[in-house]
Amino acid sequence: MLRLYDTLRGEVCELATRDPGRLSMYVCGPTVYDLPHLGHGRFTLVWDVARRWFTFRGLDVRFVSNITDIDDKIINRALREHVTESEVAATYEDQWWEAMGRLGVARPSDTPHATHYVEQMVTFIEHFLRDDVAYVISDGVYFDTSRVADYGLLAGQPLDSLRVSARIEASDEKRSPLDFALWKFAKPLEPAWPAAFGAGRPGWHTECVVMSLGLLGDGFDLHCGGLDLKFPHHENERAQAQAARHAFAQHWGHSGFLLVDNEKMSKSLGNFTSLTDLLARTDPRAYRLLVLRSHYRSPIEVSPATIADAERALTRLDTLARRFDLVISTGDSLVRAADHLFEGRGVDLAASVGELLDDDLNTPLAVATLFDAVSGANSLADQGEMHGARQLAAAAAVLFGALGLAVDSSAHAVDDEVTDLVAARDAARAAGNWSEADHVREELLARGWIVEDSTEGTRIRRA
RNA sequence: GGCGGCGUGGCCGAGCGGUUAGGCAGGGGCCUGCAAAGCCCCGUACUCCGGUUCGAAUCCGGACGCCGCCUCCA
Repeated sequence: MLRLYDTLRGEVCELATRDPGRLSMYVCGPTVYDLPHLGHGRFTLVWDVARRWFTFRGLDVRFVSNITDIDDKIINRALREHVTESEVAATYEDQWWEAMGRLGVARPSDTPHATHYVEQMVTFIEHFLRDDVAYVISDGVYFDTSRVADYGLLAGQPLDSLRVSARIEASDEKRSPLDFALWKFAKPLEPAWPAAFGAGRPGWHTECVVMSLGLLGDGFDLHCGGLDLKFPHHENERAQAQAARHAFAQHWGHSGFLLVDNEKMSKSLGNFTSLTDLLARTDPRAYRLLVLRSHYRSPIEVSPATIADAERALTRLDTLARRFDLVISTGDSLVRAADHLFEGRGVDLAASVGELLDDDLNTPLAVATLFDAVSGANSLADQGEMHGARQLAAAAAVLFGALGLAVDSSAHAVDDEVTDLVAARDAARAAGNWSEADHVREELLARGWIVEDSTEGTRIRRA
């Protein structure tokens, strides 16, 4: 049984599915107005891991994640750079997918774009106006939060305390400071869609509720995002669904924040802050491993030091892959348990790791268990028990692969010259000509290869 | 002010009443022609002060420190 923390209930509980064997999952995607940053990396990795694990366990997961391609920030950037809004959106959407690809985040099943759903949003808003759940003021159409009895449920705060603490604009025409824009009337030169209540563009909260319900239907299973979306974004989505009398997400998942080492990691200080930048200078698997080593609801420290730490840990997995000729690639391909055969010690490993991951995605303990298995496999192999060692190593690779972490011994192409040098060194060693062997080793090192001798043959790896 | 979270060995980061987390870094050893890799062993941590308990990093109370949300930020 899959269990996952539900923000609404405030506890870990069964992740029930509306349709047997099928999971419908919605993750709030990016507003494409700038390069993706490290925080985007964390939440996409977390929910990618979740999706992969659910799939591994045999669920048919429909994973919907939107692209918000119309928004104030996009408009501002377009104005500033004298280009169109759609050009800004297209540019940064490309950057988004580029980064996701490098991170190994599998493509969603559906990637709805807000601008393609405006008509449905307009209809949605018309219903609200008709039911007097929404009202029109000078700059747009607003949702009347007082019309939803349990508003504040996700936030975990009573409506009163929210109302008292919310900042109130002096000239605000809103009935309550908590009321939010469903629709913003277009100012001159701004992009606009027609609507009976006035041309304009949709508000962010309306986009996600319309697209998630539109694609996944009423009462879909799981709605996810970063913790900062809990309130007000998710609260507002929920409020609209309630007001529209649609059953909404049955389970809410929120991933924790990123600690940015206080002020250290900022653009102004020249440290990487964009995901694009990080991925350009490190092994993309390092960020995934870093994310996997902490719990998805805990805050994590992402810094050059912790990334470098993860990169070094990765070499341990790559060494295992070389030793046992393991090849588990990932990318868009999702691994299913049914497609792999676990044997002997591998069966036990898969069972314990599975139990951990089924319980609110305990990736840190699962990873610790897998690293134990790595030691175990090496240890067995050192003792000559290659059969058991292989079972363990192969299972570990499959399970890492299930989490989207590629363990691949064929990561580097070797050219003929290098192959010849390795052969020459082997010959020199066989002849006891150590100085010649060492000389060739130096030559290989100069070309970026480290030589490792073993009873199972000579191997080389990238320095 | 309201709500919530956190303080663990050199670093990252699990644990959530009693047993080795794990990784990285460091030290010692084995293996190796020498290396590399691997294996074995080691540091013996839990912000502080009380309390509950046979027993607490884990539960309760308090103090101090840090952080998040309450603003269309993942």
